[in-house]
Amino acid sequence: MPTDLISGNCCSPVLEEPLSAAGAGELADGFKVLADPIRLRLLSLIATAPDGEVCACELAEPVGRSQPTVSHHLSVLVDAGMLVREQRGRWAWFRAVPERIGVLRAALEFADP
Amino acid sequence: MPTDLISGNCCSPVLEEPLSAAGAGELADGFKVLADPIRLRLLSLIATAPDGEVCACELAEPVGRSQPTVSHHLSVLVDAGMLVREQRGRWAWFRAVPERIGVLRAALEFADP
DNA sequence: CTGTTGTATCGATTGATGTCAATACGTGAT
DNA sequence: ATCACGTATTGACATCAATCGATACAACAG
Repeated sequence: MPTDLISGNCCSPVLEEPLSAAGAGELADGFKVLADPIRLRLLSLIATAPDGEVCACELAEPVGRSQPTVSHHLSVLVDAGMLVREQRGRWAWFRAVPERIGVLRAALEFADP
Repeated sequence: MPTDLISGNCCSPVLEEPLSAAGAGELADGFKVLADPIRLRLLSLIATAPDGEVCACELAEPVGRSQPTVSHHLSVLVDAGMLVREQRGRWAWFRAVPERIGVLRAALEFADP
């Protein structure tokens, strides 16, 4: 079920007005996905890939985790809308979804950079 | 102990180059702090306050948590450098630190908004 | 000093989460 | 059909985090 957060019309920047309980919950769910070093590295590996996509078979080794663990993290990222999975034959390919991560980044607008 | 992340020279944007294990760990720690709805609401309440600061005594009621729980979350935010605490008499006042949150926002640069 | 009040800490409990070995599932090759 | 291989799922375990009641601490008032 697509949430307001995924659709992008859920939350104004955290610091424009006090967050509602619901908005805070959805934002927190989003940040929770980014709150794991392995997931951040997977996201980074995929987003920086030359072709913008990476086969799952190339991801376990660089992050130093077992295949089931990597598969689990990839599923979390896909469920959160931050990756899309495409099955090709017996290989699974993943691409990043910048718009989705952008929602979280936008929620932090008020900080300098 | 100030980390590279707090000092601001730890991590390039997540998607400029693959994250190192250390960089991913520090970034994840930062997002972990934001991955709780109560903390997001506290941050929001403080950052949107007219004077830019709020007394702890005004924070428990709006978020619907006990005083010890709110105190705990405020400590987490302070330890992460996202809030500063100032003791005035018996009251504790808090201000947001946008530069600190900006580091996390910058790590997500590559997304649209 | 004594009592009151705002805040922090302690201890315990409960629920969530990361991890891997084992196993099941799907696809392609022989 | 059979086998090999990439991936997903299951089950179990260990660790962590949020929460609250009770309590300790600190600052002011009397």
